[in-house]
Amino acid sequence: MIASDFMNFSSLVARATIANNKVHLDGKAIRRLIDGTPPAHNFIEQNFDGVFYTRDDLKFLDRISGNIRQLQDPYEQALAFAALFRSCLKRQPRGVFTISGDLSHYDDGRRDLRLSVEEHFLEQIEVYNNAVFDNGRRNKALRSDIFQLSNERVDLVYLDPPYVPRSDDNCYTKRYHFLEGLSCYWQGLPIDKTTKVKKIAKRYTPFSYRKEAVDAFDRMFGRFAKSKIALSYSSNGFPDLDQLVELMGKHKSSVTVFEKPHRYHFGTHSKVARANVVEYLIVGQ
DNA sequence: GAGATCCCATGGGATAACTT
DNA sequence: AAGTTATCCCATGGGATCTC
Repeated sequence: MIASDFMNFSSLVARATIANNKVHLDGKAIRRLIDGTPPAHNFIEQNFDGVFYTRDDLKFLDRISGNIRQLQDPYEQALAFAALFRSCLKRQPRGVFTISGDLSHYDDGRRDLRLSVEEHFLEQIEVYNNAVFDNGRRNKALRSDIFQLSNERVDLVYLDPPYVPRSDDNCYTKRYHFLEGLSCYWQGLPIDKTTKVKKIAKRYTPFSYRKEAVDAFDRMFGRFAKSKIALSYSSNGFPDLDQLVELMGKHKSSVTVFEKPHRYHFGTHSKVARANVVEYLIVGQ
C-alpha cells in the first residue's frame, strides 16, 4: 500500500500509521521526548506568542521540536509528530489555524481546551501507539505532488484532491499552516509576518484554480488510467459532478457515482447557506 | 436514556488583484 | 470601468458517539 500527500505534516501521519507496521513509542522514548532541558531554539515562542496557545505551550513546542529530532528511528519520529499534530489541533478551537489572539469566546468548556498541549501529547501518543498494526505488507508513505509520483502500477487508487470553492481559497495551508511549519520547524517556510495568524505561503497546485482544475483532473485520471479509481468529492466543489463524470469517462469504460447527503457543523452560523452538501464517491474502472 | 463530549476538506463579507 | 477571481479575517453549532 502506498500513501502520498501534498503536505509534509500529513505524510508524516501516514508514515506513522500506514508505513509503520510495528514500531511503538515506549517509555524510554517518551521520557526522551518530554525531557525538560531548555530548548536550543525558541522560534515558536518568538513568532506565535499572542497568536496561538499559551506561552508555556509554545515553550513546550520548541522543546519537543528539538527532542523529536533526537529520536533515531524514523517511525518513532513520525509517531511523535503525529501525536504532536493532533495535540495542537485539539488544543486549538475548532481545530483550525485561521483564528488567533484572544479565543476565550470559543471556550465552551470542553476538556480539549483545558488540557495543555503537553498533556494532550501524552494522551495522543497512546492513541497513535494503539493505531499501529501490521497488515502483512510493505507499505510506503510519500510526500509528493500527484504528478511527480513514480509510475508504479496500483490496483486501486483513492483520490482526495482539493477542490475550488465558489468563493474562497480552499488550500489547506490556510487552515493547517501551523502544522506544516511545525513538521519541519519552518525550515525553508518563511512566515508572512503581515498576516495575523503568521501563515506560510501556500504551495502551488493547479487544483486550486478555476482555470486549471479541469485540466488537472483530466491529467490525474489519465495518470491512473490502468487502475481502478475512487474519487472523493463534494457537491460544493468545482468542477461539478457532471463535469467530473465526463472527464473520468474519457479514461474509464465505466463510471459509477455513490452519493451521501451531509451537513457540515463547522461554519454553521445562520448565514451559512451551503452547509448542506452531497458527498460523492466517483468510481471508474 | 440522558447528559457530556467531540468532531468537523466551512462560509461569508470585504477588499485586493486580475481580466477583458 | 465593470466584471470576475483570489485572498484575508473571523464567526459559527448540531448530531454522532461516548460515558455513566
